[in-house]
Amino acid sequence: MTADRREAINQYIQSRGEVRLKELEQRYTDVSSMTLRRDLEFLERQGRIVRIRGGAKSLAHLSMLKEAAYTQRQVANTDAKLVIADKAIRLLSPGRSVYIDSGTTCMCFAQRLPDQNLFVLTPAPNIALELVKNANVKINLTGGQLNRETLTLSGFNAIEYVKALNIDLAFVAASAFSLPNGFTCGDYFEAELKRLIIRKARQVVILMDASKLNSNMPYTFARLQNIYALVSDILLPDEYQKAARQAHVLLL
Amino acid sequence: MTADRREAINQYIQSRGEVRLKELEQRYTDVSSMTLRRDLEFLERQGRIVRIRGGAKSLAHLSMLKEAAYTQRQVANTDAKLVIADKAIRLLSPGRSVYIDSGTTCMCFAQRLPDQNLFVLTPAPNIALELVKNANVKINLTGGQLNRETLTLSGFNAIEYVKALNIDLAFVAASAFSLPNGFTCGDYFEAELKRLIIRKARQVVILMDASKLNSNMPYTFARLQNIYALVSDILLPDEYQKAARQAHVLLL
DNA sequence: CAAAAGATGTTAACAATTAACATCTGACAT
DNA sequence: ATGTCAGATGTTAATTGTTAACATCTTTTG
Repeated sequence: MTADRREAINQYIQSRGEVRLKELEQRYTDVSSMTLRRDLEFLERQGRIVRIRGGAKSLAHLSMLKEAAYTQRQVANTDAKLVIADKAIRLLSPGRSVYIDSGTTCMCFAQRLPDQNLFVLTPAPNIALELVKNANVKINLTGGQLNRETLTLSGFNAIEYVKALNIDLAFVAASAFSLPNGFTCGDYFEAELKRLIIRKARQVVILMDASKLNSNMPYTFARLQNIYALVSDILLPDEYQKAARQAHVLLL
Repeated sequence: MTADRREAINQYIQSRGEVRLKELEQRYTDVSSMTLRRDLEFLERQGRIVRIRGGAKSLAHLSMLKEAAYTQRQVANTDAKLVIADKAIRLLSPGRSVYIDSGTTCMCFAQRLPDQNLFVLTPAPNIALELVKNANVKINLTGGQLNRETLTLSGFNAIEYVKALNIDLAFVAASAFSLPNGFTCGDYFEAELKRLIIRKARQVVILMDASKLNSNMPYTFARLQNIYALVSDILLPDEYQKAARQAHVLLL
């Protein structure tokens, strides 16, 4: 069916960010390349992708790049972030009240979020906008002052809002982790918010790719014993596994 | 100078949304098309544009399209909104504390906002992200629940935040205006927020294109006598002008 | 001032896109 | 069942845009 194929192609582009016509030709040997071109043309008219020479790109992916350009940050380790996001998704269930932190890892997570009945609180306006496409998700932003580096809201208003809400499950990103200092980040106000979230949430899940291991940032916001699960892209080295076991932390 | 040309090309693309190589060739007759290609390549590497066959597109423009696609809304009356935005910009001065409402008119306004020392409060996450590029603007979001139709935050947290801040100048969008009912909008919570803003702000400026005249939405949030100025794309019909004069409203 | 790095121009080979037309397929009315 | 129609698909040639490689010019830097 035409519509199905187009949907599948769109999915593929959204998840990979980009596709070459060659790839599609290999994937869909039963239709001609002209048909695939027409599919891309169709999706472009829908405003879901942009065609580039030799293929097409996802708009969502492009806006992530745009943010990266603004914040002078590159989207590093995309594969790792996808792995983490997919593992973390499994911890969800419908009807929950969840907190989704800011950062590119959490953005990946948000993009993968199934469209089920959820209450979401986030301090990241870009993540909030990403979630608009999930019709069943109630989206709440903390409010506060926007840090243009991290695209994160923080400050007294954020704090007040979090205090007033109940969170089942908090997905929190960490900029760095080491055994002596625990989970750390680089902004005082963001650390303050994270600490509050971690105190208030029933279960805390840290999302962190392995490149953050054994490094430190100025502000500690959590230790192993404060969290429920730690989701990473690879199996952690032995010493970390041991520490996690001692602290009864689920490793994913 | 190379950098200047590239900057100019980028500006051009950002303002028009898209450019053909042909256009650039006509505009820059003193350099070869290969150089212009390389300029586009450069800008693409910076993540500011995407190259498409025969030219390039602005990322910012693409994300607007994306939003439009999500919200099923078309960006109508773009020209009118640009006229309004440019008129409204003149009311600004550095150091002010301003409120910028949600909606496409306000988005245009935000895109045109000069990069000067300003404190901005907005209930629109997309506008907040747009302002990230203005390094001198302090961006504050109200927080609250996100309405996925209007991309507007509202609710108790938004209200609390606004109560706590002082606003010099509020730029408020109106969905409809009629003499009997005044300025109206379609969402109860958004009307509530607008009313509060209008009470608290020192000066209130309504941004509204002429297509909204003589129509009504369920919730009235202001009357002519509550506002300082009304910015529209064209000269209003006589009866409105007369009413505005009586209420001492500046018409722009 | 010379060397190096960067920007620009020219060309030819290459690759992707378009347009036009032919063909197929499924839905629908008869 | 059959004819008809619209939309989807396939094929090809002509067009157009892109890349790569190299030569030349300009600017920066030691």
